[in-house]
Amino acid sequence: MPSRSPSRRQADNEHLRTRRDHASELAEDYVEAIAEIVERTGFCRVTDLAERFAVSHVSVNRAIARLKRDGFVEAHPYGPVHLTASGSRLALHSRDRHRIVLEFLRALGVSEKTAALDAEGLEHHVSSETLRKMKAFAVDRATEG
Amino acid sequence: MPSRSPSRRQADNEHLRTRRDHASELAEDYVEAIAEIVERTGFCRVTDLAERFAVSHVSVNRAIARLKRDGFVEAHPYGPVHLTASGSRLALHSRDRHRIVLEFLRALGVSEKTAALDAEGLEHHVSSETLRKMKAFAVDRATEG
DNA sequence: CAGGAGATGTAGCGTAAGCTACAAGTCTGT
DNA sequence: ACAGACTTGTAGCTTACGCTACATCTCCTG
Repeated sequence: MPSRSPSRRQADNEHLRTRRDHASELAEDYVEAIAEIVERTGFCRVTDLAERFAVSHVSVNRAIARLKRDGFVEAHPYGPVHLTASGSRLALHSRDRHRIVLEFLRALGVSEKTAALDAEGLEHHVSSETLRKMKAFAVDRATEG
Repeated sequence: MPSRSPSRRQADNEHLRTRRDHASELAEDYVEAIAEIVERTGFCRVTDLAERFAVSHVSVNRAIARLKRDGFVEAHPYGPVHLTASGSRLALHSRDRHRIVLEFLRALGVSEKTAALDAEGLEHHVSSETLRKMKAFAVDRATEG
């Protein structure tokens, strides 16, 4: 086994954050979707979410169980899914983020289709500082150009 | 159970892509790290990666097993980790992406620290179209302001 | 050249997220 | 009011990615 001089360090927390982000990503996607579906159709069923995310209803069930455990939703067997106060807050927050990132990408000149796709992936990994910059940029472009 | 008029659709592929992205994220992070460590110190050991990502050496082992299975690295018991041609290509590609995103965030006016943190999370979710726009923007800012 | 320190490997566990197949509930139309 | 369609729930499997504890290997040093 090779060995080496002074074992350099680089204990970066970036990856720690990335891991944490992943844990909450799904929760955010779900509450956002639930809010949107309820708004559009009056209530949200398991099947609606399964369709939305293109996964089986089983995966949705388990996700909902976690969301319930974490206090974001309320749901009873064979009943529709409701957001709790905490879940609603998270949904609003997520939707805001999503919109800002989307607007930003458009302002950057990215095509509508790609902007929609990328926003989905990016929204969970943007810090509030960067989000502010993105918002400023989007507004700037909107008022100027 | 509530029912509803015409069951609306929205089978979006965004989440499908996000899922796919996640699958390759770790691979990209690893090959990028391996390339960097080899470049800096001559070879890359399991411990180096464990330190880098702040995970146990066991997690690194398993990740390496997957990378090996997928043809990105070569490694023999108790020996250092090498990138294959395919792994090197992926590493270069990832590093490019990373750099562009980082430069872009700096150009956007994000603080150095946040830019480094966010680049880590964002790099895996940026399409090539958006990446081109980011690159153009960064270059623009660099030459103008 | 023998030990011990440090690196690596293995066993076994946990959670998250996906699946299929099957069971059970609910709703709607006749 | 009941049959069939649709929805929801449950059992049990898979893979990825974390972990601790313990075993083994390597390398350096006395």
